[in-house]
Amino acid sequence: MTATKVTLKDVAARAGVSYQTVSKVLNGEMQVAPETMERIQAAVQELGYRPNRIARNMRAGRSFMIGYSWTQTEPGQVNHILDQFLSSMVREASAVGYYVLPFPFHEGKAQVETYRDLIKSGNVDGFVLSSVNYHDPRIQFLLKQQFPFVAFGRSNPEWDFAWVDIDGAAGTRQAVEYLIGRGHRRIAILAWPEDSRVGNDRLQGYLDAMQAAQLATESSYILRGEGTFEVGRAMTLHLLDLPADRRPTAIMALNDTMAIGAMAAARERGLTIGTDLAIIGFDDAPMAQYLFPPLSSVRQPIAEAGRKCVELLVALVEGREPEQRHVLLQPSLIIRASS
Amino acid sequence: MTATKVTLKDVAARAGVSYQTVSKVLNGEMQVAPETMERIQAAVQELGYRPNRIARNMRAGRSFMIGYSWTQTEPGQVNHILDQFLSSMVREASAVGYYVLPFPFHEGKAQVETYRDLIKSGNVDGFVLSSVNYHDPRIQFLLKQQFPFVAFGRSNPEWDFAWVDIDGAAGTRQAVEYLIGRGHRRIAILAWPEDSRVGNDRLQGYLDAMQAAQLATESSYILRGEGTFEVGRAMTLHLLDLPADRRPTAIMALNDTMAIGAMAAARERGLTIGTDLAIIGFDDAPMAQYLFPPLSSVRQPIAEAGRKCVELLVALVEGREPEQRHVLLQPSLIIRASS
DNA sequence: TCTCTCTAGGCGAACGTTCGCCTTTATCAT
DNA sequence: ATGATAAAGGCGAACGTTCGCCTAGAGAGA
Repeated sequence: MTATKVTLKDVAARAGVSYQTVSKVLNGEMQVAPETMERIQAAVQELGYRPNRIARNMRAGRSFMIGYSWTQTEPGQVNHILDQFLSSMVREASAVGYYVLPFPFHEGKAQVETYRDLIKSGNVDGFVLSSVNYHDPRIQFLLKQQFPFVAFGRSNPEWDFAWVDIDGAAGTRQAVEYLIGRGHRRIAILAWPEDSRVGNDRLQGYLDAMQAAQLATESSYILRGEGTFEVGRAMTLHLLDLPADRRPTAIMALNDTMAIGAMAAARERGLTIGTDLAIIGFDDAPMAQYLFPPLSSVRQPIAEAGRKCVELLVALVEGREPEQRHVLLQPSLIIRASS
Repeated sequence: MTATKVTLKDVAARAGVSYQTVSKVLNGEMQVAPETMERIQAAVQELGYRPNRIARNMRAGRSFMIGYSWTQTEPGQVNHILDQFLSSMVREASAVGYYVLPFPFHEGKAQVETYRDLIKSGNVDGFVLSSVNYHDPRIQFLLKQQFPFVAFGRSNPEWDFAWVDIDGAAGTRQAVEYLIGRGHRRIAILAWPEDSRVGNDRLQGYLDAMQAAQLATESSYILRGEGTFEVGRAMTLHLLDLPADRRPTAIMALNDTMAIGAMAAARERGLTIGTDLAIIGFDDAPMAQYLFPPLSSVRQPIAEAGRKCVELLVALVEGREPEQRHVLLQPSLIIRASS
């Protein structure tokens, strides 16, 4: 109830013991007489004592903080991931006595410097990395520093580090298998540039599904480009301009934004989406269900990924051997009217 | 370069001075001989010294942390705000030597307890509040505790506290004025329940614009309900079932999700959106531009709001009198094909 | 009765800073 | 020559914990 800071000494004075004793009792590291226990607990209650976290961290020599940074999306793009991912990390961290520390994202060389500063200043005990790609300089740096981290996403296969990822290949495979099951044979895919690890992963699922069904994977059905609305639209227009017997009847897009571009293109060509042309996206953005027609999409277990990242990282930080250093989560296909 | 922690003492030993001197020199609180200065700087460089933030905070008696918590949206809803708001807070905070500490959101009584714990444990120096409404218990609590905070959003007018808000009334007014300018006379509004401070604010802009144009504000044109797709759709179906001479020609929705519901309803009734029925949303969700047709909407300066919140809060925390305790930011109308 | 053990709790130290005050030496005006 | 002043830097203390070790007294076994 008091406005000023309540410390162990205040509690001790009121309970008539030394402050170190209060500390030990509260941390369950000491046996005391029942009446002493009661006096201490009463004092804690009456004064509203809470241990000072800074002093505790100071003594412990670490911060109980998990550093996290994310690339802010350009205006017009969505980051529907952040809410779920961050919320679940914060909850999980809090449950095991940690906090998540968001720090500003810097491009280029400054990025690794930011990580170095956070380490050297003792600001964080570990990192969770997002937007991981091949040759990620942060991973190289943290591996060299032997500083605990967990990546949300895989990188170079030859690097050994803990990661959590979503099985993008399985997601696409599932979607393409569904299309094949619906009778589609000419299935195109709107993919990403070759330097995208996530894009290649998702693309692989397409290739696998096509091959398993003994369908040729024509290169003219595999289009690569940036994952934007405009690119998705342009690619689809291109596909729809193919001769009628070669025009795809279904399009798989590696994200919803491209899928929406594809929908726009189909509409421009007067096609009925879902009937004349099936479209499936990836990410299951919240808006997907409200589009016209509602967009089929692959949904990722983002919250689960956040939880796992923290679980793994805390194990690493505390020197425990985690049961598994690699967690691959399965996405699920959400079928709506667009396919 | 060393893996172990580098402290002031290490730097001091290498530079041949006392560690307190190093501290003062680095903080610019002391004049030393140029050569001493050089030795110190060289030692700092070579050892890669960074001041330990925990120890510094310990000494300062505060955490240089800003507490922030947000209500996680239900699955299917979007929080396109979070990315921008949090990013801009983190950047601004970092620029003035603070960090943002996200903590788990709890409903009910536990919510205020969470805030109390964070204060008593010295975890934060101040709070930024989101999702503020009338009678917000957090505001009551923090006012009573006299603990620094800034609310993103207004609450009861009789309470005196620092806030940053977006002028929702101005946003709606602008949109409705636009509709009136386009010749619309029968303009309906999809509003929120009366206990929503934000909803009432935005609604007021509609009433103002209608009144200024000497248009009657029929109660049958003012519909209130939860801001979901389904509610927006149902309300619009209801409006479209009015007799032809009373059917609205334009609909203003207090958020984009309802506006999208309205678009769905219009489509169901075979109306061409933008021509037969004008629709304007609020929030300018990232997807709005990709809808068919692209949705007109009111865009809020979220990043600016985040910056201002931190700026104000830091002033309060450091006992400076901020220039203005209330910041009202102007949204802007984005016209697209739906209106 | 003596020693041994157990219980209940005290005490000093340390984590890495910053802050206030003190000391030493050189400089300068008188 | 002398006292005052400024420059350069040292030193002890404190922030609030936790940790390891110590001690006083009580009870028990020989």
